[in-house]
Amino acid sequence: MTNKDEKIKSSIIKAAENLFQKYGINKTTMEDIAKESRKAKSTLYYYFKNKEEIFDAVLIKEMNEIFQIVKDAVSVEKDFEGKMRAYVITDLREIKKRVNLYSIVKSEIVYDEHFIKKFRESFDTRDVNFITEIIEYGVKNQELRPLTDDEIKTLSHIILIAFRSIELDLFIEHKFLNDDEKIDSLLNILYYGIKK
Amino acid sequence: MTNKDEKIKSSIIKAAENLFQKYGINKTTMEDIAKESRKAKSTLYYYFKNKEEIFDAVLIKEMNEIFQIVKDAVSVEKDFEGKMRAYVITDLREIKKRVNLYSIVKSEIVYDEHFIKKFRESFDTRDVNFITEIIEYGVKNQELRPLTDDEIKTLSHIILIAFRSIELDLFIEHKFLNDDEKIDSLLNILYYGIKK
DNA sequence: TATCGACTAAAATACGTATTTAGTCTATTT
DNA sequence: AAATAGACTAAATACGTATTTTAGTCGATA
Repeated sequence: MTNKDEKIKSSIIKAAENLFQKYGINKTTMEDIAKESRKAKSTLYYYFKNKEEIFDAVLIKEMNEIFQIVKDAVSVEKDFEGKMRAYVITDLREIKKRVNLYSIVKSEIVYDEHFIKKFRESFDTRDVNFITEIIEYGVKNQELRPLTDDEIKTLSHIILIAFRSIELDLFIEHKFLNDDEKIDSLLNILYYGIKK
Repeated sequence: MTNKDEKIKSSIIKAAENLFQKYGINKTTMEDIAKESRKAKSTLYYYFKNKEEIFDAVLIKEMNEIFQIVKDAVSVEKDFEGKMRAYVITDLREIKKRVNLYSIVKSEIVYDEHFIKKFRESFDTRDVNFITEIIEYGVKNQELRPLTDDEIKTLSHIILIAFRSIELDLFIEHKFLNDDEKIDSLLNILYYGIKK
């Protein structure tokens, strides 16, 4: 039964989540995950191809949770400015939370080429599309001056890049742009730049 | 004589520069640098504290050269828009050149925490200040709407972050925003956002 | 089909040794 | 004294091998 399958899968993910938060990826063995989820180690391979796939599942789960929370916060707002502010503030807040929860994992992956590339590839497209939607909403709503599809595409990329790098700063060290005042300033510049 | 000192120092730097470009940091030994600059290995330590200081000197030299070229290109332009465009395009072009020259060094350091941190710290302040100058010029010149010191500071940070991340994309893989059209688009958004 | 225990192969770790290389110290030259 | 070099030391790297750990497989079984 696929439903039961999914339940066990997510119980394994939950177990791994706990262990990764406590001990990081490297010090968490498949044996550990097996014990925590009360299965034999070999059983884990019935549900997941390998350890990396389990980690990916944990990461995807967290990212999906963030995305859902951000989406909800954005949908509540009724204008472009509100939506954009909700997007940025909610996303940063949720990322911050996870960075604290996964501090060991963070130190294992921030400077790991493989993970960084995978991380970027998996989520960039989805996030760019989401930002595109917000901008298109603003244009349709006559809040923003008319923009060509190409302009919107470029703009979405730029906004994503800008926020990704703010997140990176947040990852590497708590440098600047972590307070709401500065986010407001950033949004202000953006808004009056593309306003009708 | 300090003048002669500087000459020998820069001849050592020049030698190291060549070797780093050919073989990278790790495969270039102090012995190699000594031979190339026709000194005994121990003599190098009369001029530099250690190998890292030699590498730093090479990096600083390259960065200063870029900064000078960018500064010159910017000073030629007579308005904010031109200065800003000159800044971005020249900086990216010069960085690209160096990335090709130092491709081995690049692969040794892109994912090295220590170097990345040092790199950021050394040059961020200077570059932020330079961007600040350009913005202040635009305000004084009545091209930009009046901005508070705090707004200018934040704005400079944001612009630097945005361009640093574009450079990073350029480092990691040639993704997007490497053609002039997109840079124009970015500058356009920025400009009409802070225009008077 | 879902689970497990036993198994294997591969990877990580440990360790002793040899070699290379960074960095120091002292003597000597200019 | 300022600058250089050669001899020296200590630290890092490389290497071979033995040992252990851990990821991942397989066949049995309920």
